[in-house]
Amino acid sequence: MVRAGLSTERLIRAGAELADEVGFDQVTVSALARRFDVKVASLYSHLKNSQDLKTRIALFALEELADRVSAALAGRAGRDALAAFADAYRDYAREHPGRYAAAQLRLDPETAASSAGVRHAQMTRAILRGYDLTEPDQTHAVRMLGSVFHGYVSLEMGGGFSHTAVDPQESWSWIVNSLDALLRNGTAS
Amino acid sequence: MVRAGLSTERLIRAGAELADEVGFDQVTVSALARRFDVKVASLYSHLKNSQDLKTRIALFALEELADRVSAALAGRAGRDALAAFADAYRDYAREHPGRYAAAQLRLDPETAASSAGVRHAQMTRAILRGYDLTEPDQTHAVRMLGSVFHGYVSLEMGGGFSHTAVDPQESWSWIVNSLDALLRNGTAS
DNA sequence: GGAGTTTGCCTAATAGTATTAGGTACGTAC
DNA sequence: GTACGTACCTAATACTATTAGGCAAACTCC
Repeated sequence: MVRAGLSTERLIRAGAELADEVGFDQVTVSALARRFDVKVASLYSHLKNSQDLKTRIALFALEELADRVSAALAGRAGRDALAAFADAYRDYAREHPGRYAAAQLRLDPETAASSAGVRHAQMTRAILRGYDLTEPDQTHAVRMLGSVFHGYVSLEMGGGFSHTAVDPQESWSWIVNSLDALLRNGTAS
Repeated sequence: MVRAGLSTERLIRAGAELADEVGFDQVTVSALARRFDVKVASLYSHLKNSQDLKTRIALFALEELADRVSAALAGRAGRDALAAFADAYRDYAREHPGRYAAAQLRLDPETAASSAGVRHAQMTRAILRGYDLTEPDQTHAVRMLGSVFHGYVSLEMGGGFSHTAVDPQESWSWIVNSLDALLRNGTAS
């Protein structure tokens, strides 16, 4: 009997691919075992349990997304950086819907604190350095940007924009431009 | 044997309550049967299947939320209407996290078209009548507002704002004010 | 290159959830 | 008071999650 060559690493990668194909909530230990043509119990040497699998896929997706955003931001500032951040974020979700959904998984505080989620927050703050904001406005702005980007991508992926004929790409650009204008023109509080 | 008095109506209401208590994804036919102290199979006279249960809870939540928002909007316009809409939305999610999660369930197009989701879109457009926007900017703005509100609530509920000491309520007000200013000052495209 | 050890994957067993088919008895209506 | 409809049940099947324990392939060390 030839061994399948399982490893936590390979399982997580395959789990991420599976998520993109069938949706993150359809990622199950059983489905993963089928994909490697091994018995379900065999995965438990590499994974603690189903929750562990999902958490690891989430952490993987967070890292991958942070890497992409980081690369997109390199050498940019101001409106350019904002647009690059936004596009990197949205493009990732469109290319990898399952991984994006995984990245939204609620993590327990310690796990979250040591995850790439921290890098996301740092990069958002880095972008805002191109605008003239002091605390607490900067935190408000971080939250607003996160909300818009996540909300838009989430609604778009959920089919929420398919009832209107307006091109989602145009709305996206309009929104990014609006946010840039808003941040440049000073705050509202 | 005393009958439990099940009905689709009661099951959906109980399902919504259950969702708020344990999370929407923990709402299962089994858990609901336990709650009524009947056998699982008994629910299948009132529900097609598990998917049907979830869809009906989602539709219920959409209606309830639309009713709340509608009541909050009555007699208001401009910034007032925007803030009322935003608060009604966020308050509902905080009071009823499970129902709010249910309301995000992806519905198939026909179901969505006959759901209260349509009222949500109409109410958002109604608010924007207080600002001076023409198409396609109005659609862009509808999408932006939906994104910010949904994104913020979703991130806040997911614990995404608990790493910073800034009060989420302050950020929320700041964001609503910013959006009002943005919409009033004309568009960016 | 063989002996001993590690460990990767297996079988088997238990428990929870979803779903369908068919039965029983309660409530109601005449 | 009998007869009907239906509300809820038992029973059976299937899939997922998880743990315990076994066998043999692969590594290691001389």
